[in-house]
Amino acid sequence: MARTTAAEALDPMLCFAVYSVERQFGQIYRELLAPWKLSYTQYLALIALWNEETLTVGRLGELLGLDSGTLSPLLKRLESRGLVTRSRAAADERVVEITLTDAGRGLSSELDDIPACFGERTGLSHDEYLQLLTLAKTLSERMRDPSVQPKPNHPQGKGK
Amino acid sequence: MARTTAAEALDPMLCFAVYSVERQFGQIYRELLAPWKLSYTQYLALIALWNEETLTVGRLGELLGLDSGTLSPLLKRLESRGLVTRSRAAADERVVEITLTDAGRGLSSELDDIPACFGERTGLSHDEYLQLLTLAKTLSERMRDPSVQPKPNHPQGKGK
DNA sequence: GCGAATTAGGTTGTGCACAACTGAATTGCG
DNA sequence: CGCAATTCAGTTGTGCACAACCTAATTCGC
Repeated sequence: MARTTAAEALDPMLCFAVYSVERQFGQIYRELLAPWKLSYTQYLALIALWNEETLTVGRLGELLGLDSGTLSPLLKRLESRGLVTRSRAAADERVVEITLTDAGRGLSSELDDIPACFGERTGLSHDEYLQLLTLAKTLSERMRDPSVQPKPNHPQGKGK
Repeated sequence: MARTTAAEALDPMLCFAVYSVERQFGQIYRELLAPWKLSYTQYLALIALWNEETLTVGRLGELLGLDSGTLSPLLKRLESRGLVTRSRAAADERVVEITLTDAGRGLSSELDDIPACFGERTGLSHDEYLQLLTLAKTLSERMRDPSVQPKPNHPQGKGK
């Protein structure tokens, strides 16, 4: 292989490109959401709740693809700020139901032009937007599908 | 706006799609790199070093888009595992030079089919790969460009 | 009904990402 | 030269992501 620079080595890597874009998206959301002191993940949880009003921790985890280790502390923070309430379901005490408070519901209208601000910041054309969204969703679903097998991934120490 | 479910609300969001894909990419790398106990970010740092041999902390941060708050502890962990050395530059004592050890260099050949394994796991066609890479890079560069202005982003509390 | 297996959520520990700050070294301006 | 501004890396503190583990509640087989 011809000698390359570090920049050239990273350049063709799809995962690095996606990783970089994701962090930049995160940065934009951080700035847009700063006035409300919300993280991007907290914002996602609120979006889910604005559309369902009440969700269990498990259901929210399914929607966002996050586990209880991430959601439990996040939801406690939202609760401590009075945006949601958490309570064990009467029918099944293992289940915790997350419900919006009036304050949490109220944020919906305050934040409803965040997506437009975000779109402006990315400068994507409608075509680019659709293309990227389609690819990302296709990929996301394909990877979630267990038909592509994990494969044994132990070290092989093969030479070049 | 018509009533939607939480799933419908999240579905059209580009940022959520990208965020989900990035986390799934991370998951794949976590599994692929587990035998070597390397994180994805550590792997990226090593890729950069395999192509440059020696880099300063600042230069590495530029390449990966990371700051010293992320890199300092990461590089210390790599150092403690004997994969790199860190030393103040004689010419400018503020600068820390990161250099591969033989062990760090040796990982290059061991890990050189990680990209192929990754490609297999994503199941992307060559066209999809190129399309996504192109879009991600375009977007990444466009967002890095300060010509798209930050805009004042204080709360506006506008109604729906 | 009772005990094993399962399920839901929480806890702990590690590492990344980033803001804000610190301190030392260097540069530049007078 | 001498000191202010800048630069580089490191530190601290917060929050997310995830693995591994824990406990309580429920379900299922018998």
